[in-house]
Amino acid sequence: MAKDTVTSEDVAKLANVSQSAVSRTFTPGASVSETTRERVLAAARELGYRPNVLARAMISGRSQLIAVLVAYLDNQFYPIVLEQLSRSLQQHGYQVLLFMTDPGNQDQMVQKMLQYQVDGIVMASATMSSTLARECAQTGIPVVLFNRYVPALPASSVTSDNLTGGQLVARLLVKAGHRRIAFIAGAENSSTNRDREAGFTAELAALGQRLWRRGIGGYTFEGAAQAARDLFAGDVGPDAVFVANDHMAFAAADVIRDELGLRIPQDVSLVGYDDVPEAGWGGYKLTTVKQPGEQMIEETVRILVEQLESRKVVKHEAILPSHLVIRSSARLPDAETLASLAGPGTAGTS
Amino acid sequence: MAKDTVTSEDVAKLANVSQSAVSRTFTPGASVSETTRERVLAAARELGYRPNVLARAMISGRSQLIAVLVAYLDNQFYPIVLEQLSRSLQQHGYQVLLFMTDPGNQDQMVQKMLQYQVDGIVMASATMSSTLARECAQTGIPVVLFNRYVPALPASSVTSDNLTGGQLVARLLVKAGHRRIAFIAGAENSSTNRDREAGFTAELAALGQRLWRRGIGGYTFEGAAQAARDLFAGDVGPDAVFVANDHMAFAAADVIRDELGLRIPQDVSLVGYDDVPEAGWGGYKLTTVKQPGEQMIEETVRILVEQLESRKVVKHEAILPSHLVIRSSARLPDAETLASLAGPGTAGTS
DNA sequence: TTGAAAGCGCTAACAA
DNA sequence: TTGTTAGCGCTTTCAA
Repeated sequence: MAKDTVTSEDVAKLANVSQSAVSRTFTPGASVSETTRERVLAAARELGYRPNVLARAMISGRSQLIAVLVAYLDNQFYPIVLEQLSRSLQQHGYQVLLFMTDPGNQDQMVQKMLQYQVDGIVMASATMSSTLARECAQTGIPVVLFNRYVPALPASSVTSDNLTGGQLVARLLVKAGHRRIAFIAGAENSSTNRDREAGFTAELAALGQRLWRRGIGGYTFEGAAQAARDLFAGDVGPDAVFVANDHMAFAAADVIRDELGLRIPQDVSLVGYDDVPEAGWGGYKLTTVKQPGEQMIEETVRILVEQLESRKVVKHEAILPSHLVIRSSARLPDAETLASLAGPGTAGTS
Repeated sequence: MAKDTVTSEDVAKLANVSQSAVSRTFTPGASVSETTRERVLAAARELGYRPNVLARAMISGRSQLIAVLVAYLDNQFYPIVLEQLSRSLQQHGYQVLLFMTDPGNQDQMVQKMLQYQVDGIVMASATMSSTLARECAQTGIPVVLFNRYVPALPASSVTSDNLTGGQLVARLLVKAGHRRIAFIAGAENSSTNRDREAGFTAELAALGQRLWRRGIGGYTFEGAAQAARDLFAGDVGPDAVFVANDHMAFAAADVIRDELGLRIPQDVSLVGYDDVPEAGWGGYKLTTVKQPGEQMIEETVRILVEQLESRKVVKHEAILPSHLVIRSSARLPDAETLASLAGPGTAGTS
């Protein structure tokens, strides 16, 4: 950034045109004659000119920057989402400005984002205070909560149908004959956990059962491992465990098999949520509920781009369907029930 | 970004000071009296003023943006690196501008980065043409190749000692009595694969053995699975497989156990590289070589920040030590040999 | 289609 | 310590 700085003026001089002509050449849809256009392009190439996006952003008010907030990247669901999101946004001419949130500094973070004049915000695996959301809304920046849902917030949200997902798991487990069904919760204040658990317990109740025991994993690997230990601490343990996401389910599996010496699914059934790649790996073969990550990303980008182009922020709420992915970590009910639970393409993807 | 736009001038007016006074208040280390400072801060708070980083960047020539290029995020090594890198950079006042590279559009990508006036570049799991590297060097932007090493490039690099890592694995396998040792390579043109393989085969030779068979996984899960199948295709398969990274080793493990019905390590020893979290999980308990990710990040940030602050770009080359992590996917040699191979803290971390 | 001119919001000399 | 004055590199009226 030292002395190189080739500006549009340098190009203009070399091409013998006005500086505006250079600007127009690099502005899609501006009116330039083919001749000047070529002259400018030639000069630009010769000098190695690169338009300064920051300068453009200042005047046009569009930075082409999308802030993406993520709380952690160790649960594989999020890296994959981040990769797809980033690629898709790039395709639309936007770049991802990454923010790793700390539980404490959310407010600071949002200030930073706004300072960078980001055109839009995606909040994945991160909570946002209503004050902050309101602040964003005020500045007219579209916000999409990814995999989060907060009715009171003036922000769009894209989620999958966690309620139904939870229900499906309940039905699967009950119909397979389980009678001591436990649940390991994620973060208590997250909408994902709330909905998955609500659907799960509601369906349990509908089928005449109650949750046999409940642990809290907080969506962390270690938290889930401890929760699993606690769940099995008494004389008799659960015969099935539903874990609020795959990442925690792996921890539970390790405890159940390696520490407790129990077999999955012969001694205890295990079901996760998300369908991250590892769930399909041979080490776990986890029966789980698939969140349609790709569709969720597509929807997120659609909402964002639409609002960016129309310059109108409207609250959207997309809830995409999720379905069971049957592998071999949970005992199966009879074929008929199984078929009724099966979503599209439920056949054990690996 | 619509009408909100509270500028420093608005704040100045309200605080009854000059616009420069406002600027100074928000510039660390500028000279402002305590009185004006407070007046400005109060006015700023009242109006909800946020300095425009872009405008600042334009004049100061420092965007506080670091471009991070990554090719994929499905190998857990990279998300974790990205998370730490981002956090560390944030702490130093920089933000990560994320670029997901496609094999084809590397050039475009670098153009984009330069257009955004990034202050520095980190290339992780991505190759860079020498032309591009030179272009960056010319503009005076520090570039750090993370986990890549290209001698000819005018870019710093941070790697771990892959040569020694490969050697350690060879010694472990040979000393454990293996005689049909195979290798599954990553990307042929990557320095990581080259060094790991070079160290491996060199040590094999030193111990009087040759590579029994070789496959190519290209650092992808599916590629590695296929390579594993091919490796075991004949009448007699390998009795040990060294895989160029953990991510591929999991694929190999699945093929070996689930498709071939062999036991690890009783029938075949398996060793990976990286020590990603999943390697410690119960489903794999993978013996592997640990890359010191955290130290590598620290070093990367150190190099970057130092060059940014001194405004002098110098080529640095850091090679950090790696060591074996013994778990249970590979047969063990006698205790004495094992002890000699053991790096610091080799005790099976889980 | 083109050029001149007026800024976008800010920092950084320079005087005062 | 302060205010004044130039711009940073670009887009965008407005005339020509």
